[in-house]
Amino acid sequence: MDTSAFQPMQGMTDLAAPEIALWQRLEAEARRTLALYGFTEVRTPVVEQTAVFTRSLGETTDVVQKEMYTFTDRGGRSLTLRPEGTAGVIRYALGLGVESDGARLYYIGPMFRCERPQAGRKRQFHQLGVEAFGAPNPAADAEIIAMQLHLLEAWGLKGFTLDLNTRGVPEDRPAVTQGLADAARPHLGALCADCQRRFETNILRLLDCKKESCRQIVAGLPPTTQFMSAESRQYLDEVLRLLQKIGVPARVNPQLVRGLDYYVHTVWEIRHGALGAQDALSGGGRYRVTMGDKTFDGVGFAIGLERAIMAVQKDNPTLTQEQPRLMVWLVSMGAAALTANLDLAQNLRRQGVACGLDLAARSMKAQMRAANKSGATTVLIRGDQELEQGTVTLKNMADGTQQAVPLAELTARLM
RNA sequence: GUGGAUGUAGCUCAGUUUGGCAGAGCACCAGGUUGUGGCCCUGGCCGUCGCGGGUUCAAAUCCCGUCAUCCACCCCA
Repeated sequence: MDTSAFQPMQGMTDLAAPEIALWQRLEAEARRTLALYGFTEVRTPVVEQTAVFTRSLGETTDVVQKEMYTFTDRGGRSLTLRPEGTAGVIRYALGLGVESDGARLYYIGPMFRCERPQAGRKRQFHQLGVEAFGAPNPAADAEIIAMQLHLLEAWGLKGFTLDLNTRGVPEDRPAVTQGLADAARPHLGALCADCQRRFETNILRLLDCKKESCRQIVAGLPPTTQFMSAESRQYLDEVLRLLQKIGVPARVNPQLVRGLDYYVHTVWEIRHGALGAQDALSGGGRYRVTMGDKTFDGVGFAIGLERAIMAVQKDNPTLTQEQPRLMVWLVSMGAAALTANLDLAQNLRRQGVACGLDLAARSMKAQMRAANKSGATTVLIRGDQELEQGTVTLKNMADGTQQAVPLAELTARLM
């Protein structure tokens, strides 16, 4: 077999049975939970004009600079496979006009980032995301965070932690950058090579360096909130107060940084211990994006579904178990019986009885083996004898007992 | 984009050190039962040893390249 000729592109995989059942269960549970909060689904295109992403995420972000699948179509337009979901939803909301204010939308679907794959990271991966549009209001942030925890708990997840921080308002950024630079400059020589680069290019990134030597230095730096306006600090305090009121255990992590430019005020991240080095199960925040002539304020989060699956497999084994299928297997001895069983199977299926049968006219032993493998609880046997008498032989696979049943009584016996 | 590990039957993997007939378990198929599954017994099928090139009398094994997977960095979900 030549496995190299036709296989998915690097970092992309086929999702099928048996794992697909877990995906479907997570999605169904998510739709149920999000509906409780008034969210409705939106399915936006997977491909957008490149500008939809470069404008909203920020030209200098890593996602835009080195991770996007961008190509030129036959009309000479620059298009991009979506690396995240928020930009497309905002592009959709732009068309809603004033109706977009207060809109609550969610999406589930594939995203694309051309990165080196590793544990919990694919080039085509899937996100469930929600967006709640409306003017900044700490109560909205708190409600969305509470909903997110509600959803994770509905999935049976336990081993996660919520870290919260604030980006402040855009006007705070020069002061934050300046303040952080002043505080870090005396330690510049002691930082790792990456951090020395970050000091120039994106100083916030010093805060979440993984190296122990850098973390010790970072721990001694003042929190970024110290350089923010009173308005920004009050917003964070109010979010924290509300979360406490509704029983959400949030802690501020001054080292939490989120990369995209559009974030304002509250940002948060949920980590899970089952995920390996890429331990962010979900990231969220409040954002402000200008598209066309409209500025959108919103708050939302995205959950990496591949990572959610990994976490559920660890935390919630019962959801992971294959659900038993109740099924009847039809065994046919001879061509006439096969024809009759094909017809009977269709009738049973129309009545909601899942059934299967061997179409290859194999030996009875082979058919019984197939029946056993299918997990059918009942086997229905027909040969010349049964056809003549207008009966079927029902065999109980659990205890091996069997008896003849008139065709007319079959449905009642199976239900 | 950088670094490490790996790629042999449908699946999980031995075999690679030291070049010498392509292997095991599971799965699958058939028989052991004229019309009866699981357990057991017997037999059978299954390979471009990821792909391409090189060295050699001889390559799964050594060398070069390439593709893919896993893990980590970077970054993110």
